[in-house]
Amino acid sequence: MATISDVAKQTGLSSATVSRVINNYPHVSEEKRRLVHEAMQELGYFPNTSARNLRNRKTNLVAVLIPRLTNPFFTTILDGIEKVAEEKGFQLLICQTQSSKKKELDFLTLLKTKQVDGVIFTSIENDWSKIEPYTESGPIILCNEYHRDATVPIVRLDQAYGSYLGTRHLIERGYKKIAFCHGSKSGLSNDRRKGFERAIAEAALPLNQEWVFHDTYTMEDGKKVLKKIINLKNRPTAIFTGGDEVASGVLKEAKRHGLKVPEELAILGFDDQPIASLIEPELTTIHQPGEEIGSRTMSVFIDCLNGVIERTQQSVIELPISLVKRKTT
Amino acid sequence: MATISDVAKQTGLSSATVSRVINNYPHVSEEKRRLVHEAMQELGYFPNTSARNLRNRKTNLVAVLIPRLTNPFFTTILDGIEKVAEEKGFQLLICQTQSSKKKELDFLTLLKTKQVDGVIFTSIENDWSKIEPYTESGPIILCNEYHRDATVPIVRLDQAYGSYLGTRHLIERGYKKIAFCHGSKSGLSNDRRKGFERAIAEAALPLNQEWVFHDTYTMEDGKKVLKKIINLKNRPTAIFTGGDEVASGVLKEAKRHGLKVPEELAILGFDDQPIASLIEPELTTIHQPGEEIGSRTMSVFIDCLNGVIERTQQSVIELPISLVKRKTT
DNA sequence: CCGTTTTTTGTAATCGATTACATGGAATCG
DNA sequence: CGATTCCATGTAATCGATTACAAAAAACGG
Repeated sequence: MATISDVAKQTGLSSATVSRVINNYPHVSEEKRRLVHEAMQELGYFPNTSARNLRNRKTNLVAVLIPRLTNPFFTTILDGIEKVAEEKGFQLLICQTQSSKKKELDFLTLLKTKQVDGVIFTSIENDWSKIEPYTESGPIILCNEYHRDATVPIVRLDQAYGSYLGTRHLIERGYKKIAFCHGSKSGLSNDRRKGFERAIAEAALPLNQEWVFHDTYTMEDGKKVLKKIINLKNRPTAIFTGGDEVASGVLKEAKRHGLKVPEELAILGFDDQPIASLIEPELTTIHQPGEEIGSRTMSVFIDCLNGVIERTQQSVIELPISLVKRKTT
Repeated sequence: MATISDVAKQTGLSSATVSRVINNYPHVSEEKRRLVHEAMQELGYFPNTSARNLRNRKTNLVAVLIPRLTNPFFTTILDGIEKVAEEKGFQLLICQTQSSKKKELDFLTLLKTKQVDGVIFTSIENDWSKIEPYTESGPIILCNEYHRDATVPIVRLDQAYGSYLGTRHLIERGYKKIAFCHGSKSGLSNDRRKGFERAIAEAALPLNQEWVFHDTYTMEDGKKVLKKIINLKNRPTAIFTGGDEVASGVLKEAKRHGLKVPEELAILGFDDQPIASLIEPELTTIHQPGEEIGSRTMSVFIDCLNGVIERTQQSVIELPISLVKRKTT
């Protein structure tokens, strides 16, 4: 492989001048500029990225932590991040955490070793106290996540408001016995529960603990939930699932049991994934602007790098969330 | 940031010895080893990746070219690639090509600039002659793609056999008027057409050009196809779509028009994506082992790096493809 | 035309690691 | 005990760029 000094030799110039040409610096005569370009062409020269990175102390690489690549909601976010990244000359490093605390921390050493300029979390597993020490090594942004004590920029949706909106909708439709599914008891899922509870409380409706289901994430979990519901003496008439996948599991199993949706059971999703409009009846759900939250996050990231935004103190950007009325409510 | 010479200074040793400790070389006394580890801890030292990459002439980075991150089939492949990569200590760089020839070529300069050790194509847009010059700079692997003249390892599925299998199935079920959708007229899509035509020819069935649809990729395209079918005097009784998304579009629109599936129109997908078992009736489709093809590809990639496999001549690994019978045929 | 400023180019240090080669000391062997 | 081998460590070159500083050449001003 040709190096910069090969080009220098070929042209009879110094590598400094060649470097100036490569980086489009002023104060290089047109003649030499042309000469250098010719030589580069001829030798098939490309600047070595590692050498540049070393010297420039940056890599134009961003680590994106994502729980699972096969989760459509996260790939939508990723897509949003990627579009801005590519536009601004950044590359993305995929870091699939599989929701493991250990992997999440492991990926953070990418920051310490200067392999990446910064990190974007699209979900977060560890306590903030574990993450915080890494903030000194480069920008960290939370995307679609919220931690009360986080000392970094946050781009998020008002989850609580989203579920409040959804629950209100159910109430307005006349449903009074409303079940609720949620994932973990922290973060997003917790916010959703709060919004749900607020709407329920405002309407002075009963909140039966039999109607609350934990650790629901997948379609399979949704099916299980419905099976439990079937066996209750006092069945709910509507269910707010934590996500579209769970919702579709509930729906599928409901149909299998001959339960009419929404007449006998209304179902409300969360996310507005493509499947929401594919299944039948089409799913009423809370729309999360996945791509937009991704692209905003990447913009914030770049602002941090450029010092436009303070990177070690909390700031929150909140994007609107909305209800998409379809056929299951 | 602490560097290796800070650690050397702190311990009173040379940076050579520190490097030996970092890289677990023999011939370092236990005492110094401990000393170095302590100093590293104390100084919060992490080796600088760019410096290492420069010196070692490798990055442990692989560029993965993928048309769209939001296409579930490709993210499944990506997931397979990622799992092996992480196991073997490689990181993945996301390169979303948006099916653009230009972007595809742009990403290849990552190889020239030594930013990545190699490239995996999960789809390919340019002619092989455009790609070939890059093979000298590092391993390139084709994943789920095939180019007759490609001079690199290929991991693929026998698409022609898959569609042959599917078409045979339709024929065995008694369908005689079979429509066919395909994307572009090159590559994968072309192979699928060949298998389809072979099965049709073997059964001596008619191949009506009115029943062949081009450039179908999305759900929307599927809907359009069905609208066209509706308006035909001589309607097909079955349709082999190029993919599950197209199939689900066809299905959805068929139901909207009151067409009974599969009684009045049988539908066969391709891919076996999660949606295939979500929609109703559940979709009969050709199963492509996405994750496996990804993981095999990454293994082949590593074999190339280690010189176990010749990287500049064609070799083909073919994975099995199978029919999943569900309810639409 | 001479002094000053600006443009063009080069020299050499630097980024932070790895490693070939050299060296001194300890262990081994006949 | 002297020759040989092995172990532990250091010195300095190297990977391939960028850039501070210096110097030569050109342009400018009066």
